[in-house]
Amino acid sequence: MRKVLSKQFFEYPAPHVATKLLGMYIVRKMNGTEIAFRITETEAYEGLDDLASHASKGRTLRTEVMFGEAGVFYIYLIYGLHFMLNVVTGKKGFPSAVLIRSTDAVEGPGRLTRKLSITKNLNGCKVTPNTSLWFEDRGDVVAKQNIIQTPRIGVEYSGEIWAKKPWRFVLRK
DNA sequence: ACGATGATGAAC
DNA sequence: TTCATCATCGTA
Repeated sequence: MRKVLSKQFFEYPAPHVATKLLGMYIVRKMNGTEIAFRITETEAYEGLDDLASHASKGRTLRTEVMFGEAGVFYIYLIYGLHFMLNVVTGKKGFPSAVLIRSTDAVEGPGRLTRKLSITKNLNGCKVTPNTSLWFEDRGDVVAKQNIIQTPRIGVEYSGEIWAKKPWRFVLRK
């Protein structure tokens, strides 16, 4: 079974989409060949109030895509070195996104984008095979008890409430 | 443990 | 226009 995830899949709150993406596959087509990795770790960033989210700064050139339609990539450079891959979720006008942190084959958000040659030029592009980067449901079943929830990584600065939100989701090995 | 390395947003 | 701050990684 190979079903390409369409826009509707992402039209839900980020924490929901983040859990549903576990066990799905990220597929990348590069110079003719496809590679697919099973997603094992995600994080949700949800709303203007979420001080860990870039969107808490409001609508800016950088955060604009987070306020747009679901099913669009939000990609940015962090620490001057690593590109982070996110997918916009939820309703238009409400800023939310899911960060893809790890897969079976490649762990770490920066390593993943390097491995898949993902850079800022995909920022704002739709999640579809036309973009050469998309997601597939390959029929893997994920039991709820195999999903571990923890606070998000690297957001200590965001204060008591937001730093502790259990919006990181990890698939047990 | 720490330095690399550049875009972003906020202050001056 | 300058400055501190980063949703990290590799080497030590």
